[in-house]
Amino acid sequence: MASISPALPEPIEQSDATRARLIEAAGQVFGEYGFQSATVRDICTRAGANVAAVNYYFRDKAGLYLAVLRDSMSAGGQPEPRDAALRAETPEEGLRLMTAAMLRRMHNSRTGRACHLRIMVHEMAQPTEALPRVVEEIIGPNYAAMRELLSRLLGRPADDDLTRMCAHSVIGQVVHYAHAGPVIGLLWPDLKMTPERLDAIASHISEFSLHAIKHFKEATSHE
Amino acid sequence: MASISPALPEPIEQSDATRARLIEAAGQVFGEYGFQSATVRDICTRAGANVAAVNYYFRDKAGLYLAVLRDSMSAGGQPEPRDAALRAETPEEGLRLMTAAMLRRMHNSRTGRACHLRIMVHEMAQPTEALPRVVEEIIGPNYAAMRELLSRLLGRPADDDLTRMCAHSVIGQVVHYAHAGPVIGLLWPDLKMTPERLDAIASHISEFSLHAIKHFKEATSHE
DNA sequence: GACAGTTTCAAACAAATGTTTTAATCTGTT
DNA sequence: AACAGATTAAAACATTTGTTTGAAACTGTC
Repeated sequence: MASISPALPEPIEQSDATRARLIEAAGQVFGEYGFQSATVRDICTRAGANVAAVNYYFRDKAGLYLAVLRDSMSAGGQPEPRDAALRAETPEEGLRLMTAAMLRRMHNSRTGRACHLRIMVHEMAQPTEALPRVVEEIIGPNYAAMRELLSRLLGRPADDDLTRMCAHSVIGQVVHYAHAGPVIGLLWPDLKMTPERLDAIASHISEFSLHAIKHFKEATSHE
Repeated sequence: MASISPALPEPIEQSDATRARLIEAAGQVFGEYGFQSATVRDICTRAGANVAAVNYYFRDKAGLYLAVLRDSMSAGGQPEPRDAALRAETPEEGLRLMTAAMLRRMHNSRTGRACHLRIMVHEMAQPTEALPRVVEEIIGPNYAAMRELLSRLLGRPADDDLTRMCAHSVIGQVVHYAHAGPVIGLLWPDLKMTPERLDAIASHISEFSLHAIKHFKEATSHE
């Protein structure tokens, strides 16, 4: 079985058409099937390339997977959710903006990022050797930014256990809609992830969380 | 590629030793690798059985998968989280008990249920044809019970959008610790899921949620 | 046009995978 | 002990899968 090499390849600046098509197609297939069950032949069929092209451009299947992740991590255009926090004048506003950005990011299929979310869902179910790097480069900084916001809201250090648990409470609400997508579809058939509904959910999560956090802040003040 | 037949097999009352060992081993392997990537040979090696035994007892790999799910769903011993709600004298208490039961269930490895949680994580990433049945028999009733509790707390119908979003906010916090286990381990290295820590997290989720819900209830009263 | 390097391709390769087949062995009943 | 049905096992089978190989085709430079 294919395994992941330990190092992410250096980004290559050239723009080969076949290479790009392979990365695009692989993003979709890895998003649908996860690394293990995705097949090189399916990817190449979608990319309109020969199966040997994967080895030519990426050395092996694992190299292609890492290239997809690398591409995903370095993609411009859409800012990171943590950037939203920087634009806010208050931590409450920061939390609202960040929550909305996270949720939108997870459901935004127009920029093709939805398939990368599905790759992450598969990565949770079946971690590859690339996970620590993804955590370090994407998940970790957003998590830290969330904890920083909560630290200011709670009046506690960012690595305090309560701050961390609150961070996971907020993040858990957001990622739940993405991770449990197939189940939620069955539990709540009327739910359509329109932009309006996304905004409503983001708003709900923010309010839910801010009021809970307000309570913890007040409880701390009374200690 | 193997695919899932549409119907769950009827539970068989006989207790064949080989059959039982296969179900046990398959639960582990499907939990580690998901349906697609789990191999019949790995399962049979762990069960101390010949590869043809899968076809003999379960017709095919998919039949074994369904038998594992069926076994999981009919397993006695541990009550459903929704049963906890029935023991409560107030809906607040019900929410606390149910939240704790859900969290414990997802992390309780002594009864072997942790592997079934991992099967569910894989099922989220890569739904099989068995998912609707699992939702109908396990996830759905617990979801309905949660919504019933929240309905009473919020003073709104159980299928109201706000009630549903609150239900997902609570459930999202709980399942997040299980689904994102590998990532959380990297983000929060000091976190050890001891029974004490589980109780602390359950308590946190309950309080976080109850205070948020209290706000929504009060906001409704002022309308 | 010649040449070198790059890209693409089809076939071959080796291994893995779920399933089928056949026969030996086991078990329970008479 | 004979018999029938159940269980187990190894080999075979057919297909799938990622990778390798060697050559054809392409591209850019002189």
